[in-house]
Amino acid sequence: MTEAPLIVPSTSGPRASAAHDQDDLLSGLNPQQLAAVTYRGPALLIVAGAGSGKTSVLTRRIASLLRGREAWPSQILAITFTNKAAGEMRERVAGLVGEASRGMWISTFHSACVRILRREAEQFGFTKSFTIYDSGDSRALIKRLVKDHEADAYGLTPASVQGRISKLKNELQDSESYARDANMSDPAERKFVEIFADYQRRLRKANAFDFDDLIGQTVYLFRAFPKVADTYRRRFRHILVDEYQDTNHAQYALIHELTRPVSADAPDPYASNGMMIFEPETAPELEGASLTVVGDSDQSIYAFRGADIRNISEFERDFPGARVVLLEQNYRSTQNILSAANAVIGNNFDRKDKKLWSDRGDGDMIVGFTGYSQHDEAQFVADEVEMLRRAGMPYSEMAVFYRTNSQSRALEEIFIRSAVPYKIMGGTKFYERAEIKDALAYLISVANPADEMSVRRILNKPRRGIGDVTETAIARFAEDHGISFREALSMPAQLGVGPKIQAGIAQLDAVLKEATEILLPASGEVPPPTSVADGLSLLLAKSGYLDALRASRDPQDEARVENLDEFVAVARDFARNNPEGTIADFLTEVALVSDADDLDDESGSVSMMTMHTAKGLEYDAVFVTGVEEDLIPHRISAGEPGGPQEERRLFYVGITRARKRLHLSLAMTRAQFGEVSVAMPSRFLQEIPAELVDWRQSPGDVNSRGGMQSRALNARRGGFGGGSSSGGDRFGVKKLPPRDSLKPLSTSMDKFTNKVTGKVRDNGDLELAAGDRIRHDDFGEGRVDAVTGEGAKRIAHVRFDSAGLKKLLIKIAPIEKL
DNA sequence: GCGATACTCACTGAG
DNA sequence: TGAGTATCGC
Repeated sequence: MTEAPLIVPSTSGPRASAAHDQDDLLSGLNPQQLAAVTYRGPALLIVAGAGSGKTSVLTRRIASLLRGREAWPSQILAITFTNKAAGEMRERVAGLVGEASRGMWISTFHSACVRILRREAEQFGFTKSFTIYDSGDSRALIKRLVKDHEADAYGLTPASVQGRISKLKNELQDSESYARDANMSDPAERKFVEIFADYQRRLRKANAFDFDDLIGQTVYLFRAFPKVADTYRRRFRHILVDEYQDTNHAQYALIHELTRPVSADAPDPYASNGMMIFEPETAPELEGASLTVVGDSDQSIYAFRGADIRNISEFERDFPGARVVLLEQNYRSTQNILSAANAVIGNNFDRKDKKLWSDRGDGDMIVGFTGYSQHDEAQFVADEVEMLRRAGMPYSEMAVFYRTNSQSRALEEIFIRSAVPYKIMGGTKFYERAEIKDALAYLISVANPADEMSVRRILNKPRRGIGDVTETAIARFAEDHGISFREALSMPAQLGVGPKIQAGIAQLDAVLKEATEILLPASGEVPPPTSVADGLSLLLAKSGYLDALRASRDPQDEARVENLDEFVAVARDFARNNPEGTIADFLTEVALVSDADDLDDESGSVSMMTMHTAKGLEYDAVFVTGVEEDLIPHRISAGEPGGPQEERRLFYVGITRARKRLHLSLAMTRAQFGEVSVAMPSRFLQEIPAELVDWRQSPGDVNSRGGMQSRALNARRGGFGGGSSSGGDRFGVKKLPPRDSLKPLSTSMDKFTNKVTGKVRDNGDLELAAGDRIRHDDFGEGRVDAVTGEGAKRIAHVRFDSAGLKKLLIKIAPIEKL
C-alpha cells in the first residue's frame, strides 16, 4: 500500500545526529498515525480503516524501534497474512533502516510456525523433514479414511469431515477433547471422532502436519514444553500482527503464548545486552513481549475459516492496559467511493461506528451497469478498460473482482477476444496441478520416506503396471514385517508379484535411492545449492515420468512438460536465493506460497481476482462484477450465522480497493452448470445512495427494454434508475419477491443488438487491413481503423457503426470480411 | 491393469 | 460446463 501523504521528500544533507534519526519516520504523519508509531507499552491496538496508511505506520514503527536502539532486529517478530505482504514489509523496513533489517522475522503465521516446528520437531516425535499437507493432500487422506470407516453411510462426506476437523483444529480441539463434549450416543458422531483420531494418527505416522496443525501444534509445543516456549519468549520482544481481525483462535493462542512473561528460573541469554527496555536487568523475571496488532473489524472476511472477530473487539479486555489508536483518515479513495463504502458497511448493526473520510474531493461518480448476460457484462468491463487505457491509465492499475472463481471464465473469454491483457490471480494454482503434485510427491518420498501418501502417489506414475492389488500387497508386506511402505519397495522379490512388476518397483526404488544421495548426502556433508534442482531433474528423468508425458499424444501433456520445466526452474531460482537451502526448506516454501503472493504488477495487465484475494491491494480503477443476489451475498452465506454480514464486509473490502474509479456491474441472467438462470440485483446496491451512482444501464433499463413487465424490478427502479431516486424504496429490500415471479429474460433478449455472446471462431489467417469493412456477430458492421500485432496476436481496431470503437483479436473474433 | 466411455455432481472464499 | 469417478470390455 502506498499513501501519498506519507511519502517523505528525502531530506537534503547528511542525517548526522541521533536526535534527528527519527525525523523522516515521523514527518507527514497525522496525529493518530504519529501516536501509533511512537507509543511504547505492553500492548497497542491500531484500528486501521481501509486505506488509512497502516502499512506505513507498521513499517515506521518497526524502523523506529530499530533506529532508537530499543530492539535488535532479532527481537522483532512481525506477522502478516500473505508472503507477499511479508516481502513488501521487509522491503519497506529495509528502505528505512537498511542492513539493520536483517535478522528480523517478518513472515506469515504459517511460515513462522514451520520455522519453529522444524527446529523443535524432535522434541515431540517428528523429524525436521516433516511434510506439510495442503488441503488437497489432507482431503485425499480423509477420503481414504471415510471409505475405510464406511462412514458415508452416516452421511459423512470427505468434504464435511475435512471442514469439521479444520474448524476444530482452529479451536485447538483434538479428537479427545471433542469426544468429551460430543453426543457420543449418535453413531455418526462416533464415526466422526474415530476418523478424526485416525486422521491424526496417520499424520503423525507420516511425519506430517496439515495446514491447521502448523499453528495448533506450535501452540501445543509451547504449552507442553514451557522451556522451549521460553526461548522464543526471550527472543521475541516486539511482536506485531497485521490483519488481526482475521486471526482464528489458534493464532490468537499462539500470540498469547509468545507474549507471556518468562518465569524466573531459567538463564536469560539476552538480558546482558542491555536491550531490555521494560525491566531492570536485575529483575527476576522477564515481562511479556510488547504486542502491536493492526486490524479493522469491517474487513473481517475469513470467519468461514475460523477467524474470530472477537480477537480484535475484545483486545482491550485480553490485554489490560492496551492503548487503542484509531486511523480513520483515508488516503486512498475519493469521497464518493468512501461514501458508498460507509453507507454499505453502515448496514451492519454489530459494529462500532467508524466513518472513513478523505480530503481528496468527491472524484468521479461510481459507474453502474447491468448486462443481459455475463458476457454482456464482461463486454462492458472490457470496453471501459479500453476507454480508461486510452485516457492514459495503465492496465496494471485496473482490477476486476468477482465473488467466485467460476465467474472469471466469461470475463476471460471477452478479454481474450477484445485483446485486453489480463492475468488471473488464483484459480487453478500452479502447485495444485497434477504433474506438479507428482513431482512434489517424488521429492517428498525422498525427503520424508515416512510419508506413505506421497510414495503411494508415485507408485504407478508413470505407469509401471502397479494397480490396487500390488499396492495392497506392498502395504500388507510392510505391515507383516514391521517396516515402512517405502522400505518394502526395496525388496520387490519378496512381495509375491510378477517379474514385470518387480522390475518396475526395483527401478523406482533405485531412482529414489539415487536421488537420496544427491539431496541428502550421508554424514554431515552439506549438499551443494543446486542439489534440489538436480535431484528433481534426476527424479523426473530417470523415473520415466517425463518420457511418458513426451510420448503421450494428449495435447495437454505438452503443457504438463512445460509446467515441469517451470518447476525445475523454480528449484534453480530457489538455489540462487537460498544457497544453503535444503530440500526441506524448498518443500516448505512451495507448500506455503499462495495466490496472493505472486501478484506482480510489472507486466502491465489487468488483474482479475476474487474479492477475498483483493484484500490489502489497491488500484486506480476497480470493477466489482456480479453484484447480484445469490452471488454477493452468496446463496450459501444465508444459512451461516453472520453470513450476510460477512458478505457485506467482503463487498466493502472490494469497493474500498478503488482509488479513483469504481464500477459496479451485474448481469440479468447468468449461466451456471450449463443452465441459464435469472439473477436479481444485489441488496447491497440499494444500500448505496442513488446520487453516487451513474447508471449506464440500470436493472430497470434492461427490464423495460427487454419487454419484461416485472413488478419486482419496476418497484426497484427508483433506487436504480436515473439518479433521481427519493430513496423511498430503499427499505423494501428484504421483501425480495420469489425468484419465479420473473420469467427468464432470454426469450426477449434475442432482439438486442448489443447482446454479447461468448462466441469464438477460428479465422485461421484472415487478412485485414485498415479501411476494410467487416461484420461482427455481436456488434454488427464496422470499419477497420488499424491492424497491430503479429501472427496469432494480430489485433484489429474497429470502429463499429453502432457499437463504437473496439479492439478484436483477429484470429478468434466472430467476424467476416465484407 | 488399462483405457475408453458414461455418468454424476458441483461453484463460495483461502492458507 | 467440465472434472472426477464408476463401469465395462479388452
